Amino acid sequence: MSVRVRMAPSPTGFLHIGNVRTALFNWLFARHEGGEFRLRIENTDTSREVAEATQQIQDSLRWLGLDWDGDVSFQLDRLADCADVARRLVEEGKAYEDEGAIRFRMPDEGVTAWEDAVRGRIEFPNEQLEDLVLVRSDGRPTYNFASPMEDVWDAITHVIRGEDHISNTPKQINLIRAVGAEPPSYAHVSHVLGADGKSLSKRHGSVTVDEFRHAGYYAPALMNFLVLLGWSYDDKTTIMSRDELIERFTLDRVVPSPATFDYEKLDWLNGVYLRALPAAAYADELVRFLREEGYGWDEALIRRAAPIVQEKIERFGQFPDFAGFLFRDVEPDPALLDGRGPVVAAAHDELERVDPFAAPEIEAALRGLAERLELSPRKAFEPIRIAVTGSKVSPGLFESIELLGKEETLRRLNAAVARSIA
RNA sequence: GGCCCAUUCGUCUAGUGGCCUAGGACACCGCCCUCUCACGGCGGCGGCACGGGUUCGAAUCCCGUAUGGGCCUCCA
Repeated sequence: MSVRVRMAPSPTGFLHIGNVRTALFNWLFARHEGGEFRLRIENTDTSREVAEATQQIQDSLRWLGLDWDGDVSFQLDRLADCADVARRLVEEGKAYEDEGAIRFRMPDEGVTAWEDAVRGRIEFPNEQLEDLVLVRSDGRPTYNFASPMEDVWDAITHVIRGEDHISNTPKQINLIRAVGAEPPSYAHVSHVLGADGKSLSKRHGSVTVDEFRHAGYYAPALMNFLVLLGWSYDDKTTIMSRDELIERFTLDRVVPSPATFDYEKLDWLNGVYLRALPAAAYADELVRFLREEGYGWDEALIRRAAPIVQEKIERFGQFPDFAGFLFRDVEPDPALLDGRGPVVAAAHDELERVDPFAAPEIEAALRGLAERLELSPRKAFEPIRIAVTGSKVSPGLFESIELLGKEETLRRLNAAVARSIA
């Protein structure tokens, strides 16, 4: 039988990164097995639904590259079916009315157990199981009724979800058996913890996919990072493409213990991905990012700047700070220029004569200048860098000056000389 | 409180009884490269939560303790 899994988020907020990782595991499992990955919105509770969230969930999954099969389904659409099942269970004596609600009778003795794909055998004493409310007194089915029923109707073969659902599982298994169906396989993955060691959730440390997008992370890198939170291929492989992940992902290599989200490592991994991008693709991604973030900067210049920042920044979000001097004027800190007026002035005179105004020629001129002034390149270039880029940290000086152009470079040099005196 | 889950370097992990004087990666520290910042190269620091068993032998199996997390909603 072909595999079918689902991601079933509630539309009560934006998709946070822990849920996204669960979605990723589902998706990888489905693609690895050649099965289906479905998206289902668990909107039993209309009052809390945030319409925007439904859209947001889909946008986030798509951005990350997680495509689902078939149409998105909504739990609300199966209200009538749930009511039918509940009625039948009452008729069969398996459920009963309780102050207007309908409760499912749990067995009193023995244990309910299952072989969890990531945790091994888990069993609950049945005496611990409370009779499950299927239908509220207002007639709406509860999540713990609707969700397993939908898994049955959708012929879900593997339920891969967060460990917070472990204690719901025995109830759902009993329910599913009561309606004459066979429970799916279960895999309960651990939570993702924030830097404070607490589970990431909507209420706590919530980080949405959107935030990563706006911070300039590259989706394939984020995917690679996320899968490593609780899964590994072997003892030394870190970088894996989407296709490699699909080929290699198996549930038996998912670890049961919770993982802490580490931004340092994400940043490093993102940098690895960005550096590995072909120049043209890097420029495309950079332009797209800046446009999305509302920067109206000249595209041709962005593309020319791309190669000089590619090795230097690990997130596109760092570009405005790092290379913004190419697109807007700078205001160097006079304190950094103190006493360096003469060097900057000399650089101005030197660069005025450079032709063609290209990096190699600029470099030769500036190095010659440093030599004549008997300054180390490091010493000589610092004030020039500050004058031209407004910062002590920048892309390569010579390339930066070339991109800025002769006229603007000379103007900034002059302005800096004036500042250093003031 | 009850039930359930988890516990290897600061972090992510490899490890399924001998290959482990525990391997890799990020971070950190040092050196090299160098126009700054990065990149890259080399080296270093650092861990099996604790206590009992089982076994010729335990990070690996069992029990207990501790710690962390989850659930105990007519929330999802």
